[in-house]
Amino acid sequence: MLRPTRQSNRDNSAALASKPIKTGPRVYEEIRRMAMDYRFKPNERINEVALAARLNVSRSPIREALQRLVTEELITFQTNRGFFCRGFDVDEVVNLSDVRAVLEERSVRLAIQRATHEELAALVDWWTLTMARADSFSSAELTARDEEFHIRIARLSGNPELVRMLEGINTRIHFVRKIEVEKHRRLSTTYTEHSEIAQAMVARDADRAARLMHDHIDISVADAMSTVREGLARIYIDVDQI
Amino acid sequence: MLRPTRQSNRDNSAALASKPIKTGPRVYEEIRRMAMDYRFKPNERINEVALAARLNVSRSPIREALQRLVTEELITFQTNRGFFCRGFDVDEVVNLSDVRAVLEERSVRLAIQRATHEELAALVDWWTLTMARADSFSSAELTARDEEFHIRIARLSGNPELVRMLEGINTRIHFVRKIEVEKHRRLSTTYTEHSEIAQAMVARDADRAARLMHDHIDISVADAMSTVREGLARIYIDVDQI
DNA sequence: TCAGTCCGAATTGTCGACAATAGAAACGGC
DNA sequence: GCCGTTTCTATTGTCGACAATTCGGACTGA
Repeated sequence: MLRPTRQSNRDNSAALASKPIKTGPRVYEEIRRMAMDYRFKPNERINEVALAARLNVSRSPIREALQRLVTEELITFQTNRGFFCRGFDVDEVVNLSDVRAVLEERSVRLAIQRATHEELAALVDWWTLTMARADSFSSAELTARDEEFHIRIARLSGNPELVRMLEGINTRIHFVRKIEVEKHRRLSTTYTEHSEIAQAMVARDADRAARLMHDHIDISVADAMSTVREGLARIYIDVDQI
Repeated sequence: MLRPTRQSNRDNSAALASKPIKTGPRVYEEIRRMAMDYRFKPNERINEVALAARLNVSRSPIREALQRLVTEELITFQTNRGFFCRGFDVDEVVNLSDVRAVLEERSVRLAIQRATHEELAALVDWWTLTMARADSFSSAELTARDEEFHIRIARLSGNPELVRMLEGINTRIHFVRKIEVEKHRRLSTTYTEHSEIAQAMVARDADRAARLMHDHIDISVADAMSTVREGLARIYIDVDQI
């Protein structure tokens, strides 16, 4: 019997996924998303053939994507044993927050040095607008806005490496951050901190802005523990994944 | 004609490379090293089949390794066009140094907070010993010691993420750092700065240690430019690669 | 001379096949 | 009944093949 041509295969997957993106990048993005959201259980072994079947591709693009995610610390790898989901523990969250605080402080200071008044004013306006619409956003959307706020500042720093590293951290703490956002929401805590930071930046008050930023990011170990605890519950309770 | 069995292939490569490591990791390490040392010319397109032939493996492990190096920023990738060597420019060096300075300051401060007296004393001793033997080291070895000094401090910080990020930066600036080491050597500049830093750490003088560290890392744009210039010359003159 | 177009060669993207390895299950001795 | 083997099965590591795409150069018509 003739093996099916490749083209027909392609059409199949396209019909199912309904995404016109080249499979390579698509697969990477998809797995990345799964890892970010802990769709794999912590430390769970990832079966390549199963994943390949799920995404309608062969193992090659899967493995390439996974390897890439390994250096992003979203996935773990052991020779001859395969790929595993990263763990999920408090220490990591705390350590990343510490690094993040330092990097974001630097971002703020550089941005104050280098950004124009218009750019900083635009930041304030954008966040004000975002806050006004906050209620209409889903938690996911709000989390994205939160991340964007920080990344915008990093961009204004003029140092792409700063942006890159913070983005790396963001993808790793995305899950806990989303939980934090929802916590805030439940408590009706408003995001005034972001506004204060942005305003201090417009006023070119570097020390104040840096301090605000630091306090904003710095989380107590207790808070981190409680958030991680909720995260674990969520990971192991939500079984609504096919 | 029968295609050669896989086993024979393996034996072949093993005989040539004389390394008993599993090919996957080996290939990764090898390419990584090449990228670190700019054995690929900046922005040069990397031919997968050629590289595969060179390392006596098929394209699969090559591509996996390359993908991994992409997220390490040692390699660039464009869909359907393949992999490229990263560029080599001053801005990147300057930006990385800026980030590095911040992270290393944090490392120093945390290490002073958390390391024991014995650990810090050991750091001083180790560097003193290293300095005593400095003349017997090759530039490569000396560069490795330099990197190790900083990584040791990061380890003492107790924050593995700090270590990881600094290691990432180190691999990217390895090439320029080696040139700097050689410059220092030509000028007979001794590495007293490291000793001073370590001593300040033993004395638990956080501010002084942090300031010393910052000044040690912070390079002027002019210096960076001159180093990059020399690096470029070296990349394009040394043709001693098969 | 130059821009555009077309063709052929080179290169990448993905696949299925199979060997090597790890993991699990059956087995047997104690 | 339990622990150490042995066998069998599931999974990973690597390969060669081939389609899809890009690249470079020849050709053409101004």
